[in-house]
Amino acid sequence: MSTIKDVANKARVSVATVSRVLNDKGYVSLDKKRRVQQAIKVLNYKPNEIARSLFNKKTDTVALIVPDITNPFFPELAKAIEETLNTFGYTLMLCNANESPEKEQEYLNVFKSKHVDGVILASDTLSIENIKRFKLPLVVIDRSVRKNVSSVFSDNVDGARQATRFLLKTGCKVVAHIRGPKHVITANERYKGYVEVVKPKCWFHEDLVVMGNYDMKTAVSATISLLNKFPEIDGIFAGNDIMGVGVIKALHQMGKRIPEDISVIGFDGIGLSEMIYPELTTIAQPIYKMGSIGARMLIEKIERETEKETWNKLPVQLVKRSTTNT
Amino acid sequence: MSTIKDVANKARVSVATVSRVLNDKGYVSLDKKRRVQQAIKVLNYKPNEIARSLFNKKTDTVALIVPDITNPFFPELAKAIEETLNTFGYTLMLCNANESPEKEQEYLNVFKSKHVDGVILASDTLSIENIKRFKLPLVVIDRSVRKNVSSVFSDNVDGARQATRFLLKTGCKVVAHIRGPKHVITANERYKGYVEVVKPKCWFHEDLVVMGNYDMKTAVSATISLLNKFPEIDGIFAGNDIMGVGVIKALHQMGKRIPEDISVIGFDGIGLSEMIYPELTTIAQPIYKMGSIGARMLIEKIERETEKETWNKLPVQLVKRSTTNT
DNA sequence: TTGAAAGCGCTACCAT
DNA sequence: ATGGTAGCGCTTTCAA
Repeated sequence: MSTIKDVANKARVSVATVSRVLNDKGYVSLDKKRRVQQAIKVLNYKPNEIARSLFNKKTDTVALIVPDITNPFFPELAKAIEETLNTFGYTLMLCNANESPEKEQEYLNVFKSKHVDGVILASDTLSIENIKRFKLPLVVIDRSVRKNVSSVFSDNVDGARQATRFLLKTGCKVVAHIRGPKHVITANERYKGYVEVVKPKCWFHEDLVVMGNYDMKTAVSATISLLNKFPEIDGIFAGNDIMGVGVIKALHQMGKRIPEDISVIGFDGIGLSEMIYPELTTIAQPIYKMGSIGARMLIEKIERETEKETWNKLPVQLVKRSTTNT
Repeated sequence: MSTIKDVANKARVSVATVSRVLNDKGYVSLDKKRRVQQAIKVLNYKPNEIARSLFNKKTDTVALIVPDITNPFFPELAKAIEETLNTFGYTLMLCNANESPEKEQEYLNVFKSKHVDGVILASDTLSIENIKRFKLPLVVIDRSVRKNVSSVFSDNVDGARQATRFLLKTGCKVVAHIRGPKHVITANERYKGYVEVVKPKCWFHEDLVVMGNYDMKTAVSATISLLNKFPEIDGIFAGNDIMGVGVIKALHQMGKRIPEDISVIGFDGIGLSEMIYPELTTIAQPIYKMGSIGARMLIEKIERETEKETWNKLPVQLVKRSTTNT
């Protein structure tokens, strides 16, 4: 690997001059400029970004922490973030915290030593206070929504209201909800939206809400126990699409027809929701947009060195498919 | 952010001494050692890995290039790789080439400048020759299998044979195959295994094989056109699980019963295959193992600085579920 | 317009 | 056992 020195030698100029043409900064005569460019080409020289970073205190890399890379929502989000970052000259370091606070903590330490320029957090095991101690430019996506950190997220409450109302409007008499974990904000918000709509109904009682873990397995068992206890249920609002898929699976197993016997609606709008049969009606988050906006917000923070925290609530959209009546 | 100098000052020793205790190298008296450790704690000092890398020529980072992060196979693989890497003190840079040769090329350039220690390649748009020019420690997983590069992959030919035979054994009379893209090696190998088994059959003809793109959409249309042309088909071997899901979807739409009318088998063993209904019978690759072995192989290469290329073919396993007869 | 040299934070060599 | 210092590859002052 050739260095700036090699280039300088070959072009018979000083390293300072090479640096100048590299960064297009300061004066350099056309003649020397050409000689340098020539030498660079001949030697196939590429600046050592490590050395550059040491001086500049900038690595042009950004880290993204996701809670579970295996949940299709996050790859979709990651893709958007990565693409946006790339167009601005950053590269992404994708980290899977695997729902473990220790790992998340450990990552933050690594980021600090490796001097990543900023981090996007889609995980939620650590408190924001804890993370802010690291003094890294930060934006939070989706899960953790706190007033005092830049964040982008969708309107979960409204989405849940829409979902529940839609079920009711299309003929459901008794709508249950399989909610996500207590410690996940989006789960709480979606629950809130659901309750708002059903609370006034005479048929509503708290046992129509059951806990899931935002994964398929728990949704299957939740569905089964729900229907065994309350056979009158004819609509289920799943806290996310993965659980929606679980509900469908359970319903199939139980021999229920969808949507004739029971309607199902999910939340997220991940690709999976249209892969299955019947295609899942869902509340679609603008996943790509969330990622792309989040990335831009972070870059803004990094480059403007601003402390200003901004807040971005995105609208969601009902996508009618085949697990609900028309 | 405090530096080694700050620590040295606070502990009233030289930076050399601090470096020694940091790396546990060379002699240092117990007294000074304690003073240094104390200072480190007080200042909350973390070594600057950038500076370290500049000297060591080692970044403890490894890059993984996947063709499409949105295909669930790759997150599962990435997870395994990341976890393994982490236990050996490396961090992973996950890169989504998005099936684009340009992006893959661009990434390689970045890796070179950022001095990643090695790369794991699960993508296949670039030729190995092209990649080898970069002279980076490299191991290839899954897709590109070349004799002259360290690689880990599963026994696709055998898996395809097993899949096809199983369909036949469970009563299928005419088995079709929806294969993956021509330029993807695994697709060719699976095709080969299928052909080996069906070639001797009197009912076999080349039109029973149709092209898919390893995604759901193409599988749906492939299934429909296949069955319209050849209604006698009663078994479909899909080139991967995503396409298997597409087949199931198409079959549902066409009102076919699975497996009574038509049996389906996939390939990969991704989580998705058991999320859908009916659960997809498939040939499971040892995904986690592939990732973990690949990561180890790369680390071996990096740390031993060996040029030796090793080759690792892993066995696959038939997982009987509900899309096939018993 | 150009080059010499200091310095980014760290490691390792060479004295002592 | 300890410290001074050169040097990793680069950028940026400062002088010329």
